[in-house]
Amino acid sequence: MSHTKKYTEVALHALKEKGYRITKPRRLVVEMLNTSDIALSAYEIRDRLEAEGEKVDKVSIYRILECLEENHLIHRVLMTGKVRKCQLEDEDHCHLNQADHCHHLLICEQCGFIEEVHCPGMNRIVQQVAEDAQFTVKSHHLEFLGLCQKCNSPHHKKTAAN
Amino acid sequence: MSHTKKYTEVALHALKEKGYRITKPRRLVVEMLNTSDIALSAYEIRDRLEAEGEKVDKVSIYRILECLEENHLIHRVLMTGKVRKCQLEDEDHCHLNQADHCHHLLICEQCGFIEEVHCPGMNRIVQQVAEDAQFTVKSHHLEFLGLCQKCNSPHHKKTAAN
DNA sequence: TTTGTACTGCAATATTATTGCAATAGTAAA
DNA sequence: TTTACTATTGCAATAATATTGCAGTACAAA
Ligand SMILES: [Mn+2]
Ligand SMILES: [Mn+2]
Ligand SMILES: [Zn+2]
Ligand SMILES: [Zn+2]
Repeated sequence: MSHTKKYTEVALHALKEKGYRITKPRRLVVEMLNTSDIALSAYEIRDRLEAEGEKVDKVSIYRILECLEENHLIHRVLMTGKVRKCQLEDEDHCHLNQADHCHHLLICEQCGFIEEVHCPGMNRIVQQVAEDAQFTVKSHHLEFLGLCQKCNSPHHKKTAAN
Repeated sequence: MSHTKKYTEVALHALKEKGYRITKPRRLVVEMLNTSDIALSAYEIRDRLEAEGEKVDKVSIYRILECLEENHLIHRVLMTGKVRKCQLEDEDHCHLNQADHCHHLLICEQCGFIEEVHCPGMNRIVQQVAEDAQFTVKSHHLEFLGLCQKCNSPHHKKTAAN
């Protein structure tokens, strides 16, 4: 849940250790995320800072978020976003007549090829997680990023996706 | 991988069964997705159709995708999109000094609260999936959507997220 | 303090998504 | 077939999100 106040310092210090500078905009963004109970978009961060009388340009916020993400200090929340890349459901394990609509995708970061897979162990994980966290799970989404068989083979040259 | 040509008809027929009309724009979008090896954005679909001499307005494409998604005929690919909602890494299982940066999130669709969880069984699933599909997994991202303990309780009134 | 440069802010532009409303075209019934 | 109903589309306007180049600023080390 809520982070300790010191966590801002821990995060900023982690950046400094890696050679980054501790700047006022970076401090403000980390503090803002540290304070918030919910995930925030770049513009939400900017607006909230502005409401506190602090002005940080949106471009800077984008660059700061990128930096924080690269250094594993923040993560993105995907399911609640709105940009969409769509694909037909897999014909084989077609969802048409199923009650559960699970989406487990293997995504090749090289050629963009996407394969839908079954994850037999997921049901158990869902139940476990729900029980541990007292959380009612309505749906889930799992994606793997990596290299498909083709792109993995050493003799395969780069593809211009599709 | 590639879908059969008839799959377009199967999908459109499934819509009709539910009372939707089979229109030319809907047919074109489904055919386009059916043809493509990779996931496409709304604008990519429009541009590709236009290159084939077919004109479908972007707004229509958005509405068609929404319809297809609601009826489980397509799914979204999330990891390759760019809209971002960000959150600080959890302080407890902090990623700072870890080699693996897993992101397993419980997201409350009511209040927006997000909890990061460990999924002990995931490693096995990753290995299994990678082996079955001959896929090199570099990272993965798992999200659960549902209700947190608070929002789940009957006496809890709706929250205006944060 | 001084100095090098990492970083920020601004301006311009690109990409992605939504809303209201009038016109169109699928569908079922006549 | 034709008619009539209305689901669906297209257009126009606007909102929301993201990226690029460059000049100026401020952080951090000497
Ligand atoms: Mn699916
Ligand atoms: Mn995480
Ligand atoms: Zn590939
Ligand atoms: Zn909640």
